[in-house]
Amino acid sequence: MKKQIQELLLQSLAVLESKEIIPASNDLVIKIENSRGSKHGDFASNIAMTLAKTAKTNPRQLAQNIIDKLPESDVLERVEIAGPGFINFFLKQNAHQATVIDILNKGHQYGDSIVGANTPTLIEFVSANPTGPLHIGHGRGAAYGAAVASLLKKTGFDVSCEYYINDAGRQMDILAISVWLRYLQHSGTDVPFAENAYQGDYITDIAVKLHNEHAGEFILPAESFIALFKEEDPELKIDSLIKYCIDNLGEENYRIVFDAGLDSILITIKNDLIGFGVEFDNWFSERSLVESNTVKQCIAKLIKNDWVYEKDGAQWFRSSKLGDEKDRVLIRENGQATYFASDVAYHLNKVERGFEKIIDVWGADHHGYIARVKASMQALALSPEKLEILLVQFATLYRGKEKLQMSTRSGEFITLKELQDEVGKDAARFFYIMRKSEQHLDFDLELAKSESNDNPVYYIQYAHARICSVFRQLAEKGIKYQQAVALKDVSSLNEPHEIKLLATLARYPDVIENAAITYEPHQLAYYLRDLANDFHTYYNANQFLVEDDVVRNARLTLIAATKQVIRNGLSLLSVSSPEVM
RNA sequence: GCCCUGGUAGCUCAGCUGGAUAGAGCGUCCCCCUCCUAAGGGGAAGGCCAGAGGUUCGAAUCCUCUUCAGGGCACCA
Repeated sequence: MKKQIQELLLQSLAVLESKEIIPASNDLVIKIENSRGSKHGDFASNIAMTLAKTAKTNPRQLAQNIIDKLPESDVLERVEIAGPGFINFFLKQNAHQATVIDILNKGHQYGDSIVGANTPTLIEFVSANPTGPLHIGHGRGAAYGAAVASLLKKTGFDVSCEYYINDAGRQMDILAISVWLRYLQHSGTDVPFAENAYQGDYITDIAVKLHNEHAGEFILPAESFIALFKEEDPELKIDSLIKYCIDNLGEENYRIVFDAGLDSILITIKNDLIGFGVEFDNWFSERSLVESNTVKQCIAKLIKNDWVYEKDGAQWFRSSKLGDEKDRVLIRENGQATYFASDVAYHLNKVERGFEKIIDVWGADHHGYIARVKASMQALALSPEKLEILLVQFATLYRGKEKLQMSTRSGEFITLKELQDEVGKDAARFFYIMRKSEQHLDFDLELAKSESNDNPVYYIQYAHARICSVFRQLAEKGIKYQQAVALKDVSSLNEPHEIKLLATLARYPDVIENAAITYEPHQLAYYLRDLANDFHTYYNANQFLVEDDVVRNARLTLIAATKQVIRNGLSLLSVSSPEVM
């Protein structure tokens, strides 16, 4: 509808340009907005006000000129000038009514758009280190990333979802050591546990399983390495344990212990995500980048173009030349590549796979990282503007007034699974995206669980269930309803609440498109709340199952359309649309 | 110190990227089931949009400064 009005305005302006009432311009942006109150019509444009200056005339006069040259249209009832020079458009009733037909014809495709033009798009999210189960903090990234991906798919982007597995760094070695120590303890070896290792019970579970499959194979005499525990610095202690373990267990055996931890945790993560309604097209291993020498090749490329220098035995990337605060280390003094080096290679790989739009969803604590990754892309001539980094603030969990704390190392945290078991997938998914992503989120468990109108998820779902209920009543009463027939006459939809509901339904495609291109799924959440509200209001004000066949049928098409849109919207957020509540 | 975020009703937050009287939910107060699910609806009260300048026809929105809150500034990931 907006596009139609835009087109009309464009034609009018073309006439005015030809008469030199306004100067010719080729980059004219015509903004049409949904009016807030109905007295300002259905749509409004401020075009006269923005053009008034260059046209050297006053806005109201110009608005009148524009209106005079507006072509005939069968959707417009009338057009008015208001305020300082707004042009308000009032739609004909049947233009409103037509949305019902549009929605029911398109069904689950209502709201789809092609703005994405099949752009190959990669969205990487969650990517939590596989050192433990996903917790509450990861949940937000998962819900947000998945919602953005769904929105982009709906708007015509060719989307691929990816999880980057950090299976190559020191954290993973610490995990391996954690498993190994628990394994020894389980085998009856008397060894202490390192305070910096992962404390969670899941480590023991993995160790027990490893023991069942490889009893005795990875035991080393405690007295041969017990001295390592005397080291005061916990970081140095764990590093020496890692080294000892690799040297004495042998690469091959160490790898078995390592993989036991990695594989087990990865399976848990995958299952938790599936349960949460989040699925990935690809699980990308960091180790694969190292083993395929991509990281080395990448650094070689940087060296060749003089982006790297040596200082204090380390290899530095000249990121400060490309907008970063300082230069960054690629290869440490000890010869190990940094996480950043892998990331440079990873982004090179993303571009080489042909993605035009590359989206990374990161925790807000990584924001200092943006400049260096963009710098690396620039150095490799990879057009950094392809990369879009979306930051997600952490969620703070509350149980009523009580704030719940957590930390991964100590093993004291609430897992995503536990959250889901407690509040359910629907509430969890919805609450996570309800707030703008860069905003801190207070997640109240009590509220998410409450089956009351405090809870927006139930409010929206209830609207859906109520509509289903109406159709059940219809069947019980033996009233005939055929959608195709009913759609032939919807001209009775003239009640104020009906017009309001129709207008909200008509907004849906705009909401989807805007939510997608701004990466703001919360817009959809708010919209659905509005829609549910309009429906509930209508429900209370008007009876649907009335005597008059034509009126009843028309109303039923309207609520069927409402049901369809609620369903479409909720499914994008992976929230169910229950038929009964 | 430098760099990000944010400050809007008592509370939690929107505000369509510069528009018309600033909007929801919760909480408070009043009203509505002989009627398709009251997990609902209607109404009232509640605001110096943190503060000060600036940009222009017009600012919660854009720019500068101040202030407060959270986060980030590794040869960790």
